[in-house]
Amino acid sequence: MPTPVTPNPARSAAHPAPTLIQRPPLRGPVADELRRRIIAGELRQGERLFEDQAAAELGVSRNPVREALQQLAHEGFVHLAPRRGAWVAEYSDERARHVFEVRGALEVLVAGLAARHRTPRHLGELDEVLAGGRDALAADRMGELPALNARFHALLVDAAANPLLADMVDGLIHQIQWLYSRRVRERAAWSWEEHEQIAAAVAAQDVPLAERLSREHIDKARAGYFAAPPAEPGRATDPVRAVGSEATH
Amino acid sequence: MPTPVTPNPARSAAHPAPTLIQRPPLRGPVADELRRRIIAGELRQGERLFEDQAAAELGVSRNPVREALQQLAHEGFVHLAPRRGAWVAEYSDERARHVFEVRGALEVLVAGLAARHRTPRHLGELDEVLAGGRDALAADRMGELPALNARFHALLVDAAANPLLADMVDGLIHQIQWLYSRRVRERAAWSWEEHEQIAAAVAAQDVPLAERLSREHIDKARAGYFAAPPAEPGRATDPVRAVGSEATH
DNA sequence: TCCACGCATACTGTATACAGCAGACAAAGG
DNA sequence: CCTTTGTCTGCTGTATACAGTATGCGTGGA
Repeated sequence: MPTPVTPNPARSAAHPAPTLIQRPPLRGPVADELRRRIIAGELRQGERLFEDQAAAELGVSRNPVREALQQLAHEGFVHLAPRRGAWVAEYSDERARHVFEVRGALEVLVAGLAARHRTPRHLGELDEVLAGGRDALAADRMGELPALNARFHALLVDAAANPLLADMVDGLIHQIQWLYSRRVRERAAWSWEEHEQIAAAVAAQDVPLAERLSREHIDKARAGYFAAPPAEPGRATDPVRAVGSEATH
Repeated sequence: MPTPVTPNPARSAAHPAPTLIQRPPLRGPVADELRRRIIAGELRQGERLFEDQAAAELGVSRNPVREALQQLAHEGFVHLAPRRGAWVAEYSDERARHVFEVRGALEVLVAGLAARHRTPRHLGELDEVLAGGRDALAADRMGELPALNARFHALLVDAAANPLLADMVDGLIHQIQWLYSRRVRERAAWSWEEHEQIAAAVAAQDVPLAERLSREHIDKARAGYFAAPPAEPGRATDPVRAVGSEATH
């Protein structure tokens, strides 16, 4: 059994598990691992998923796997057919369009709410991230941008102060990671200036401007996606960098 | 065991279940029933939910109940704490604000996409629904309006031609039903004219107008919600009419 | 009287067992 | 040769069994 999700005893003999450890239900780690494999291209679109096979492979029983599959189906990574089983979902340009449409609407909302509700703490952290991005750009350390990108957008979501919205955006981010993982990515550099402008609008609490800039930001990301050549089918363009990279533009 | 979800043999002896019956997984009916009880106020906010108790009551085992609870948690009806159990979620004005914020963004998107992608078939059905609404209003048969309301909004979602968006709106509708079920409802009549206007914009493929009208429509619904006096805590204002009524404004 | 600790209980999380549907293959009939 | 039907296998859906953790209460001490 390769890749056991959690060595089931979960705590080494030494300490009697100070209640703080709070081992999370296996469905979480299992879903994370399956999602990772799908995004990384280790599981290809259309590929059949068997409950007991995955269970054996991850060293758990079928129950957590079933629950994880249902979550992944809700997130759009997996297709479930009652009494027939589970498949890795098929991505397509049409599906990408749908994702970008919804994400556009939600990100505009995020920007507007962030402009309304941001606190000094958010502004401080935004400044930090933006400075980090400027430095990375100046020093040509492009490898740091994806993580900073993610932090920037996560900060806005946090500032928006709407947990329901946060959940939805979160679910979409995974899917966009998946989509981007099979396209060439090249927006990292010139999208940073857009972040600076959005942050300024948020700081100024200029709601319409923040919404407009966010809309344009997403529109450009979408355009970049559809302009990029598709990667090898079934394999991430670059298994190491691709996962969790440009997804958060 | 009151209210068995499905008498487990699922088919009476007579016919050998012509494959068309396609008995759906129990998690679906179970989730529907629990959701219904929550919306109807039979299960009160903050009330503890026990897996085996629900299982016994519905005549199924714990597994389908677990899966249903996870789905309901995702929909926002239930709060899950690992190893501690499930509670009926607590609604609050803050939560209502969050729901309306997200729904606003999504409905505006729906209206815009519907204006872009609507087909003659959609226009025909919209006309039907609108005519039905006019008739009901003229004849003072207000009881028919909620269903027509729901059909109207469902039609727009269908015309928007984005399954991902459809899923999200669907999830929100349940929650809004819940919210509305404990407020006095009185928007049925005068909101119908807004529907006519939105439909006209959709028919004319005037995207900005459809979006603007939709935004105003939702804003008024929200204002109406917060202006209305809260109902008895833990009980729907009117168990019969409340469920599935104004929710789709 | 109040607090701390330990025990008991009841519930969740996980594993396993069982039943039934669905697809595949093979054999028989047209 | 093609179609149809029967059987067989493998998987899902559901039920049940087991283990471990969280809470409540009781008891002991300060």
